[in-house]
Amino acid sequence: MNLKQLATMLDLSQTTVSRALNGYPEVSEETRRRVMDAAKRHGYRPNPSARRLATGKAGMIGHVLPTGASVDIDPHFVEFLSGLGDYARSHDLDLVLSPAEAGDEETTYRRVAANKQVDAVYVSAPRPRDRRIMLLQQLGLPYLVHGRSEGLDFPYAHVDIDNEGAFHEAGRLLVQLGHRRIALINGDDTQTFAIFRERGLRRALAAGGFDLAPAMVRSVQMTEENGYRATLSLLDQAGAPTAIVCSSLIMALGVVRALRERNLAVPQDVSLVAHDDVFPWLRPENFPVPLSTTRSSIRAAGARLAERLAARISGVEDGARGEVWPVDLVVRGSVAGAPG
Amino acid sequence: MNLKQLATMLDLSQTTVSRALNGYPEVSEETRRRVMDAAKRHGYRPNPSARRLATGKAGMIGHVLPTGASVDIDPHFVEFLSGLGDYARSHDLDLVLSPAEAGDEETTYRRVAANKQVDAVYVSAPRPRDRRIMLLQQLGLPYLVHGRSEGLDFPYAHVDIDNEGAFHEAGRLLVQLGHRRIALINGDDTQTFAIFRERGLRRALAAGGFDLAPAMVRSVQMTEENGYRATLSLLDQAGAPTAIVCSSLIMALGVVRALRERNLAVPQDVSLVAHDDVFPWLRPENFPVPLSTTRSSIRAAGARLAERLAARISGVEDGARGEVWPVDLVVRGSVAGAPG
DNA sequence: AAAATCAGCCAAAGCGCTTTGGAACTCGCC
DNA sequence: GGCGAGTTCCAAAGCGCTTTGGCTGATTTT
Repeated sequence: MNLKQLATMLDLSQTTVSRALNGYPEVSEETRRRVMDAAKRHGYRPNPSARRLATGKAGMIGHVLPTGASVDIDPHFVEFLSGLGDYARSHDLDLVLSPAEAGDEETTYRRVAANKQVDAVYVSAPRPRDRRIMLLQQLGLPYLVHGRSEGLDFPYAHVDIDNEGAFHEAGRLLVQLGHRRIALINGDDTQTFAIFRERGLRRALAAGGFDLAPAMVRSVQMTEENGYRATLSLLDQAGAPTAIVCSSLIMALGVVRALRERNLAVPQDVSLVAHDDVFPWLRPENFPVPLSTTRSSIRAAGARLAERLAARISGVEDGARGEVWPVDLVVRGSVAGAPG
Repeated sequence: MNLKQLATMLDLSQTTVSRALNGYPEVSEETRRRVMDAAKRHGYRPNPSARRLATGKAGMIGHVLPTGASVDIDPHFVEFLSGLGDYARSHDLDLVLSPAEAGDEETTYRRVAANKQVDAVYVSAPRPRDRRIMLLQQLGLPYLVHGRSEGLDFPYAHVDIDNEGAFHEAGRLLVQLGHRRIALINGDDTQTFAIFRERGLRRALAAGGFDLAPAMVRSVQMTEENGYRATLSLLDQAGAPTAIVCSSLIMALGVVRALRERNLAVPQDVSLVAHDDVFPWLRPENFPVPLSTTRSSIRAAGARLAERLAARISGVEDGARGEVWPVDLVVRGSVAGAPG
């Protein structure tokens, strides 16, 4: 069933039917009702390809996905996607994942933009002066950033959590508890989220008159194994930490394993705080010692991005508004006063 | 730059240019070369919307994603996607994720099919007599199943691993080691993968003259917490298991936690085998006691699905060929002879 | 009563591609 | 020299929608 058939069946022109369906004013209410009715009754669905060709609008949001034999997609992606998908569903938006060679996302962004495959894209895991953002700005393809960049000379729309504030809070708590040798096991520090977290922790230490020495910082890909290794290497140096702040629950698994192996008790010997993105399948309260966390649902962020993307597409939102969410510090059994 | 412009610039008709570009025979080699050349030089890219409208082909593969506030996307999805994306990239295929309300995927499949949004879809996590497969068969939309269904009265294309064989092997090993009270902590047993695994384990026990009692089986969503709980409930009953087979590494985390809490040593008190889908961020050799596993890379499966989907789209593959991959049993420190 | 306005509808021109149904021209052959 | 078979190309008709630029008849204005 296409427009033409519907039109002849109603004894109207395609124009009128199209306008009635799309809410244009130059059609009488009665006609509109008649058209709407018939459309519903016959299950008419405009052909998206045709509509896209005519309007240039795709009704889809895009994401360029870095891939490669040795590239791992972040497990956080799934949770983010749960939120995004949940919102997108209720608004009939599809998500197009365009795989790109890691390191050369540019080509793919250009293709996506040139083909008008999608109405907007979102960018994740941004870095300072992120080239993708600069490119999108230049291409004029609407976008929304999950996270923040830095050092850009134009404003850009984004949704982020207050990573710096979160780790500042975590640090402050530990300092208050008398810790001075606090270590940070961070994610990839070419990404802004990791930079912000380090900044927050450093600021908290500085406020107490202490220093976050480079020897106390590790920046690694967020796997269990890397959490384990980083912890061992921290413990094996002079002035081992009495507290560890860790950027992910997955790494925290490795941290706990390492501490255990060294017969160090949490929190008596070492306090531990981790960032929790809220996975359904791994919860901080279920760690051997319930884990204190800075918590922010990445799923909620996904939903919010979808919401704002939908708003941008329909023209309700424009401009470059940024929003930064506060992060809860949830204190559980894994922190205590500094030993000794 | 569109076809028309390219054509006038070459002083040829759109027809000829189109044919030259698409490899039709009725154009001279010289002309073809000339056209190809100019196209490349001017970076001509056919507009996909137009092409789709004309041909009905989309150049994309689809996936209907069940979503909802209380629906969690399986973390395995990320790994699967890594493989799929990696292959898709090299063949310029995009992936369209169409979110659907969990429980009513049908509407979405129908929409996707009617709109010809994608050339083929893949179906994951199938159940016996899976309605999605029946629907796709009926709609005539090309599809490929990751996993297997059962009780369908038509053949269907699929890629699966030998879940039954894997768990049979695991069970056989444990039986050989003298275990008789073997428990299974399985995933959602409405899905065929879980059914097959249970079947395999049961067969192994039966071969030794034993039985897999219902009290020894748990079927839960695969989270750390559920692994923990299932283990406790298994231990708390008369005739506690001396060996546990577990359907995922994530659940195995919980199993290990529960055993530890009860002061049961692996493998002295309880042997443990888990299925490993090969995550980069959680590896069985890094468990406190290295974990024996049935191993199969879900990422490789993703790549293979993409490959076959591409083949179907381009018409190289048709029919309903199924393929089932063998699964390695990797023995590590977590298994030993039955105690006592 | 004539002119201006306006609501309500329509025909037709795109959007950029593929594909059908020839047309023109060259060859080889009887 | 004329005819059939190839070869190489083209004009034009879709694909299904949106949108521009009217047209018509009724209502209001002067």
